[in-house]
Amino acid sequence: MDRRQKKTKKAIYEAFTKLLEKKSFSNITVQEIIDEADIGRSTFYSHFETKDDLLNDICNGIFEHVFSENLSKEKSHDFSITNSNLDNCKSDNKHLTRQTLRQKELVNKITHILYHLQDNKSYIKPILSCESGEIFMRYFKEHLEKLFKTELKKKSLKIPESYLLNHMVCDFAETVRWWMKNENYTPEEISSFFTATTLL
Amino acid sequence: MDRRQKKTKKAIYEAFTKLLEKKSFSNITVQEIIDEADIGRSTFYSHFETKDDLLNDICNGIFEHVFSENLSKEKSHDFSITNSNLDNCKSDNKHLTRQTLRQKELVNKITHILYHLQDNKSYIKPILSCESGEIFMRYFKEHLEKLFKTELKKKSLKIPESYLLNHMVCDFAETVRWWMKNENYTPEEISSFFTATTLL
DNA sequence: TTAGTTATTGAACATTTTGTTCGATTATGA
DNA sequence: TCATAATCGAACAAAATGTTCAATAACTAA
Repeated sequence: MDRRQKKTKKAIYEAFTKLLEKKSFSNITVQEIIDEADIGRSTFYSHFETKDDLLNDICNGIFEHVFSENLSKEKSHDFSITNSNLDNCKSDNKHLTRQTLRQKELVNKITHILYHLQDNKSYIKPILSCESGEIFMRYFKEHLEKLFKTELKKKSLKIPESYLLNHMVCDFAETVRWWMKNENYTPEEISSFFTATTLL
Repeated sequence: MDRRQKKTKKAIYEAFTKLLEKKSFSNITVQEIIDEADIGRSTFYSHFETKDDLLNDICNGIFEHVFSENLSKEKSHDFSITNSNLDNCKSDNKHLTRQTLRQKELVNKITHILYHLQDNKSYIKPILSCESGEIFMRYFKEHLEKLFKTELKKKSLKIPESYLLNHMVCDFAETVRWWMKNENYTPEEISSFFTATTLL
């Protein structure tokens, strides 16, 4: 990608999130983004059709990163440690062991996602603070549905599967939203809050 | 209130929710609402300052109704039946009994709220379908916080109270959102889904 | 370095939306 | 019936949107 394009996009992203810290999404005008980013009017429109388009682009970018599959090679956390804990599991019941393994795997995935979200906090926090949060959450939940729907088999039959899936997805999404507002917790802590109230 | 004012407000509300069924909140213009409601331009602006103001007014109206305290005298449901079930509780432990009573009371409150939400479904459903849902959910959660924060004392100390409150509030709010999308369930059923996954 | 390609710029423009004003008209309710 | 209050709608200024285009600047590959 052309260096100029990258510069421009970055300027727009940063102008946009900076404005989101001051005012809500619907009250921000394209002109304000242009002024804050210090770019030409037609330049903005050559990159994005509308303000909504810009928001969608940012969300896509974030989730492409957050849900990326190359887990291990990350600077921010090392899963080899967490994974090695798996070896310490003792259980006489093969079935239970398999469940525990699956659980652990899921918790690992969740923690991994939390690390990635932490990396993007400066973008995510302002987006979540107003109506734009709705769009962000929609994207987020779409990804989470894929993640959780496999985990759903063993649950109670008295409750519709669709309800349970929505329950897990929204719980995790809202956990993250809470986290972004309330600082001071590590991904592992957040992960433990979530599993304690929802998963097990 | 003047009959003309009531008529105008109703026309605006209905025009607005009708438009919300076709397009998202941010894409609806004041002019469209005016045209759909078939009123004069200045009439709209004599009632509401902005489109956002209108949405807030609708939300306020809904929640004033939904969280109203005169529980029993409702046509749509009768709590005397549900309450009488309370008498059948048998328990040797006084403490447990008190907890169960409180639980039952809360479940009753929740079911009551669900009935009221059902009454307003025609307004709520379109609002929840797009960005305007964010504003609706914000109002909803504010009310729910008051309701749930008293219920929080007995919970685990390893998890922040703020997290647990947010957890309960969001769970219920998202349960309602799911309900509005997925039809065909009674308030009692929804209430049981919620208590099964979150409350107990 | 050069030559060809591509991105940025900003002014100019048409269009749409917003929000206000005000005098004329109509409905209300006491 | 009559004073009061709400509605109407045209006309207006201001702001935002989205497009066009020719000049300029930055990039890439040879």
